[in-house]
Order: sequence, then structure tokens, then C-alpha cells
Amino acid sequence: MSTTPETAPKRGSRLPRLARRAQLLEAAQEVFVANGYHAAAMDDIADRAGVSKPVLYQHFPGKLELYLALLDTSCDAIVASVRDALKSTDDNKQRVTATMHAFYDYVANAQGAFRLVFESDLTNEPSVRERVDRVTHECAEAVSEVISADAGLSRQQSMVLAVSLVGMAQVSARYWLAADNPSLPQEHAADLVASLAWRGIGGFPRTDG
Amino acid sequence: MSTTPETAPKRGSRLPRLARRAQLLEAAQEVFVANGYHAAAMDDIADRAGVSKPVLYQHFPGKLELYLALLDTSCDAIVASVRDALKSTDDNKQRVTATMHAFYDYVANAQGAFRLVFESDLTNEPSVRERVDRVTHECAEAVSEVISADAGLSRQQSMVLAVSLVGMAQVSARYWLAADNPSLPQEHAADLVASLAWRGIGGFPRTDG
DNA sequence: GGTTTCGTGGAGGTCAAGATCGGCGTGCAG
DNA sequence: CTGCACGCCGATCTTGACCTCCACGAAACC
Repeated sequence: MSTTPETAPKRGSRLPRLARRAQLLEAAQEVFVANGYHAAAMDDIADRAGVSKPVLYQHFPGKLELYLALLDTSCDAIVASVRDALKSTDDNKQRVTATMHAFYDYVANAQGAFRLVFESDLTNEPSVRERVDRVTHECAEAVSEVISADAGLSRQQSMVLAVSLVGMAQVSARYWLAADNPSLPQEHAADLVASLAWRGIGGFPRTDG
Repeated sequence: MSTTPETAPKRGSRLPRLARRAQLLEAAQEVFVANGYHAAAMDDIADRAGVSKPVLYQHFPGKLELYLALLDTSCDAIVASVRDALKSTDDNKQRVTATMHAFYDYVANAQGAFRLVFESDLTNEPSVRERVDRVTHECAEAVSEVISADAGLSRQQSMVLAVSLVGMAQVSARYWLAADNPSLPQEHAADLVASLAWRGIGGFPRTDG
């Protein structure tokens, strides 16, 4: 029997630096996701990781930096996911569907990372605000390029539309997750919202109001 | 000479209880909107109102109750605004436009009350979470009734669509406000998003995917 | 097998912010 | 004119959370 404590690191075990850091990040993510930034105490994170506070501070200079590290990962994940979805096909309708599914996947999986991005309670901190806004902005910009390529709208106009689509995906996905009635499976909900989005954005060059 | 300091209450002036309370609420709203809940100090609110902290605590039992009072007002305002917009006409397309304009008006005016609802940094507090979720839920429910009346969808399905529309309005309006380029006037932006929404939701009974 | 070294742990300092007590000035009744 | 009541202010207390100091134990090396 291998005695590798891969998922059950007991208290007192010495870990290599990178493994320890990864473990701390995972524990911190759990606590931040569950409690938010303010209600999350460094003691809780240390306890959750099975270490004491000083080791936490040997890996991260402070609470904010720890939070920002997790936030950066989460932000990069959703942005990359959206970019991949847009690159996955050349058919715009399928692009919409793929992007919507990317959002729903991110909200449903990713161990609640979306809470750090879309439900952060530290948006007054400029560094956090900047990152969170960046997510919406970069996602919308990626969508906007596709829109303005085919719809012939101004940059501002296509950005407003793109932000609308991103907001639709983000808010509906969070609502779907919060509504704990699994009568609507994830794929069906995403498809439904995708069809709404595609009806709205598809063939937009017509400006018949 | 009337010494009524109607809009410039200097420090030391004695006000009737209700007027003082209203003034405190206004000052608190400004500080909470500017700084968020956590960064807002009771000292700041008292200073902004031109009184000392004990007076504040003679009107409100604590910081949370003060915040909740403002939050309730803001929540009721947007929900009522959406309901009025939906009731304002029988043409569904104009309903969409009116509702979208209601959101944009709320975000642009209402002295930043939308920040308390859509950008609260106290969503971990259950009482706050409940109120904020209620706003999206009630707005979406009002929209959902119109949808399910005409589109023949299940309750869950029309709710997901309604939440999507609400999310679209909410996120795009906030983005439009944050983007300080007035190249897109409020009415144009709202009309653009309304047209997107109407194309998406109008004539939804077709399920051509 | 001894020593050195490094990581770990519990206990404590500091500080900000929410929440509260003794003086004071003002307006009114007699 | 004089005493009284009332509401406001400066100064203070406490709590809670972030962030470090001193002793211990285990691993590594000769």
C-alpha cells in the first residue's frame, strides 16, 4: 500500500514548497468561496490547510495577495474558456452556443471560482475591481470582434451588445445554479439561453429597430 | 431674517427627529455608494451628515440596520420601476423597450442606488443576499409572466429567459455607465439593447433551435 | 549516532472600527 | 430673572482580525 497522503495531508507533514503552496491555494479558495473575502479569516484558511498561520505568511505576503492570486487564476480561466469557445468553430450560431456552455460549465464546475469573479465582496479594492472589470471587458471584446466583423456596427455599439450577451450568460448561469431545482439540466438551460442570444444577435445588420 | 438652514445644516443645528433621520439616510447612502459597506465607516457617515456618532446610533441600532434601510428602498425602487414599465403598455415590444429604459434610468439616476443592489459587498450577510436575490427574482418573475403568457413555455424555461433579459439589462447598463464615453447616449444604448432583447424574445414560440 | 538546520506551532502585539458615557449649550416655564 | 430638561458632542472601551516572536521536533549529513 502506498503511503502517499496525496489528498489527506495530515497535520505535521512536511511538504515541498510548491505542493504546500498549491495546498494553501486550494484551502484558501474553499474558504473564500464559502465565506467571501471579509468573513474569511486567515486562521480558517490555515486550519483548513492543516498548518499554522506563519506558514501561510511565508508563502503569501498578506491576505490580499493570496486573494489576488486566486482571483487571477479564476479570471484567466473564464476568459480563456470564452476565447476557446469562440475559436472552436466558424459558425456564429454555434459560437454563441459554445460560449454559453462555457459560462455554464465555469459556473457549475471550477469549484465555485465564479464567486470570486462575479460575487466578490472586495470590489472597492482597486486591484480587485480592475481584474473583475477586465473579465467582462475582455470577454465582451472577444465577442465584439465577431459581432462587428459581421454586423457592421460601430465599436461602441458592438461592445454594448457584447456586454449584454456576456451579462445574459453570467446572470442566467448564476441564477440557474442557485435555483436548486434540477428540472432544467445544465445543457438545456444553456441551450435555451443560447437560442435567445442567437435570435437576438444573429443577422443583426438589419436595423429595422 | 429667517435662520432656516434648509439645505446647509451647519454643525450644531437642532433638527426635528424625522428631518434628522432623512438627512442621516442621505449621508449614509452617499458614503455607502462611494465606498461600499465595509470601507464605509460610521464616522464617515456621521461626519458627512454633520453630526457625531451617538446621534447616528440614536436613530439606527447599528450599521447593518442602517444599510438594510437603504437597501430596502433601493430594491423597492427598481422592482416598482420594472413593474410600472411592464404595465405601461400592452405591446410586448414596447414593454421590452420601456423595461430596458427603466433599468438605464435607475442606473443613471437614483444617485447610485444601484450600487447597493447590484454591487453590494455584503452578499454574505443572509439578510442582504435575500434582498438582492429577491430583486432579480421579482423582476424576472414579472417579465416571466408576460413571456409565458405569450410564448407557451414552462415556468422554469420562461424564468431562465426572463433572468437572462434582466441580466442583460443590468450588466449592460452598468457597463454603459462605467464607460465614461458619452458617445453613446443613454437612450441609444438602451434602445440598442432593447432591440437585441426583443429580437431574442419576440415570437419565441417557434422552437427552431 | 550526533549535530546542524529548517520548518512548524502556540501565544501575543497592534490597530482599526463599531458601539457607548460624562459635560454643555439652548430654549422654555414660572 | 432663574431653574430645568433635553439633545448633542468629545473622548473612551472593546472586540476581532491581521500579522509576527520564541521553543520544539524531524530530517539530513558526516
